[in-house]
Amino acid sequence: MAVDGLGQDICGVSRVDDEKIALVREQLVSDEMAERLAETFKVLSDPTRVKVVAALLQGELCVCEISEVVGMSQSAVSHQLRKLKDLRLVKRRKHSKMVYYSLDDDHILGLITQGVDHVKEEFPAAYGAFAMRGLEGDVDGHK
Amino acid sequence: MAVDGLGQDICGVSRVDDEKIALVREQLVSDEMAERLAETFKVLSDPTRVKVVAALLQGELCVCEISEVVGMSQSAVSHQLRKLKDLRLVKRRKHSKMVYYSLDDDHILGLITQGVDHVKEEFPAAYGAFAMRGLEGDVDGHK
DNA sequence: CTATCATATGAACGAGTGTTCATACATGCA
DNA sequence: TGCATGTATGAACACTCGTTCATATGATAG
Repeated sequence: MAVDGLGQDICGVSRVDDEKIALVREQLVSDEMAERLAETFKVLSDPTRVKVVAALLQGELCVCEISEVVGMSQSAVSHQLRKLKDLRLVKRRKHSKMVYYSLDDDHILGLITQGVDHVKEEFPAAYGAFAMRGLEGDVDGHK
Repeated sequence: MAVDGLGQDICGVSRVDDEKIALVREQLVSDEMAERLAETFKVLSDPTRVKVVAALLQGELCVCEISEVVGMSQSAVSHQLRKLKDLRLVKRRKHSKMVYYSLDDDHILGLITQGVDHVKEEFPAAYGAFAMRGLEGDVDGHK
């Protein structure tokens, strides 16, 4: 709606602003990409799902193993796994009665690693068991 | 609650499972870290905030510029900036009446980049303007 | 076929989220 | 001092989310 309304006086700084605003907007993520990015981050915005993903970082697990590891009901885990699968964070493999889940691609590790690095910068105390897994700084490159 | 209940027969595979479960849980992120990670991702789980962050990727902007760029009310933008600031994704600098926001650390770029790479893998069409900013693959290291 | 086990799914409830609207705060200018 | 402007914030509303509970599906064993 305001996409074409670049002519208003805003911010006192105006005059020059119109051009700046237009330029920034030009280089901005598309609406679609912003939506997809938000969806991707949203699926990692729940402590339970973070734990599930973190558990799968150590390798393939079946549903009941996951529910044991993260301490949640099988139903809850199944619901969450569905969301993780819909966003392609995890993939499934069936073998007899069991369904084994694993991470879908290696960007997931990158996402978690970046997140961990960020968290560590504000809460150095919150390292947790992640320190043992060599997960720190191996993506960011400035170790 | 189920943290100590490692003795049950689960998954048919049991027997050996107890040990596996215990091992995975040992290496798992702490509850606190999972919470912090989820908080961090949650702040990026909204298209509006993604756009704000993406805009700030191009440099410092004041509130009214941001609200112009992303096409939202000043109030809404202010509310969202507060959340971004609480989670240390952005920082503020006051100059006269204006408040200028910018990204707080460079992990933010890393997070967005990883997210973009992941999205591109499932939706190659959703590139958007990001392709122009040299944002692809420069953190992941496997270009 | 029937019973059992692993997993999936739908309904429903409480908790949380993002926006708008109104208003407060703060700075600069007359 | 008073007004205009940029920013922040509280209340309220519609909407979404994660869990639980009950039940369904699908596969294996007897």
